[in-house]
Amino acid sequence: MRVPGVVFATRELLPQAAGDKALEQVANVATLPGIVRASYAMPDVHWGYGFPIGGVAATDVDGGGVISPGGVGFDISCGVRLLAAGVARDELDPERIRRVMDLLDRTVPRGLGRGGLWRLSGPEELDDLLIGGARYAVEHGHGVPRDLERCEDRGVLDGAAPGEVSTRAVERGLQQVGSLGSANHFLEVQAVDKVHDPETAAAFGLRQGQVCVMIHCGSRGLGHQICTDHVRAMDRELQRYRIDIPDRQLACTPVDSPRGRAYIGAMIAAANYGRANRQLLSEAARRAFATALGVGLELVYDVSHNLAKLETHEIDGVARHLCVHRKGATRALPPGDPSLPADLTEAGQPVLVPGTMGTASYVMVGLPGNDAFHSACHGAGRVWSRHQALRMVRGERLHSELEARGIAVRPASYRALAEETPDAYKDVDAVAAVTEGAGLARQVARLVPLGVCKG
DNA sequence: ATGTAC
Repeated sequence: MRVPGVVFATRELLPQAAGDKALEQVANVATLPGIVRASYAMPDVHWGYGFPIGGVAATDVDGGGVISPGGVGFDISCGVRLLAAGVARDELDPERIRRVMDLLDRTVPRGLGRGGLWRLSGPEELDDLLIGGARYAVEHGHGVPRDLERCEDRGVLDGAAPGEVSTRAVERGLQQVGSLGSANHFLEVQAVDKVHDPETAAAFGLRQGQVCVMIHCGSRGLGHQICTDHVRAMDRELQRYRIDIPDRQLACTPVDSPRGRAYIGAMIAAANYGRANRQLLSEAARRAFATALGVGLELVYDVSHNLAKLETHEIDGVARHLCVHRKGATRALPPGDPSLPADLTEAGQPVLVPGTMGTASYVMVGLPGNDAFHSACHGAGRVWSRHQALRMVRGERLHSELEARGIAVRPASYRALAEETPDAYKDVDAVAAVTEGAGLARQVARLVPLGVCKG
């Protein structure tokens, strides 16, 4: 290990299933060339591909630091978007919630494969979207300019290289703009159940009882294919760069190399695709809310939790150019950060933490003094594998249990629903509390689900 | 996460 491994957790939140490799992965990441400060794990850490999910690692770009696709994840730019509805929970009876959920059920594309909301004209237009991200979507009528003000990076990262995206990735991506996908992805109707910090909540446009929409999805088959392509290419070139790693899933290459630049260009293209995807899904939610309830949805924030970003941080008193990998970890900018939108500068960055369909989700806010390169948790974190969840739970039964608790569930499939049983996850309330206790971010509001449109 | 395998 070149640096320590630092895990923010209580004993209860530590991965402890027999054979779980998450902590070993924290140590493996600490061996990467150019890593600085520490290999970090957030309280929701669990076993992933190469890097743990919930892992944060920064490498020194000018000191031979590497970039690793496994430190970003297969679902490049997977992230969360929160919208605030112009209606309160006590204004909606169960019948009106059913009505909007039925409409979402019919209009939100989801599940493995399947088409998306936006049929692009062809590869040329996809290239434009990979370069323009959510901004491209808004320019083509999918949303309003204010949406972009509330997106990380204003909805688009510079530096996309569509030429580094394989034709196979393009083929997969063409049909899926505006689709949730499956597994833990969802579109939920939620209500603010508790406000921990009224002043910050107000700055975010949230108040007690407020109905919200939370969208969790990523870059679908396009991001997955880019990850697959570039892991393979880096794996073949490890010896050329004399990189010695304890796990081939950590395949990596210097950031400042042709292969590193190629991956970053493709990764940014996928990031922009993921942002456009969430923008399209927001518009579907807006149509459903307008039709069923006659109310609008204002964007609170949109943030990725699977991404590597080139950022400047001070290391031992010197400003360094770093490649910060956040895999299942949310950037959490503190108040005053210049890259925040003007109306959030005083409050800090909203940190969106989706829980499970039967429990809570959190809105947190970034804090000063976060040594993990301004990063925080991204969710509850799995404790059961999907396979184990399927052995323990039947989707039909879970569906009726959630409905009996007043949560309207619209699943893509019962199998996928069972895999996502709340029992398969850590206690999100504990994850949020420990994230705050560790000084990574502060709790602002707790949200509970009213309806779940499940991928 | 994922047309759940080149």
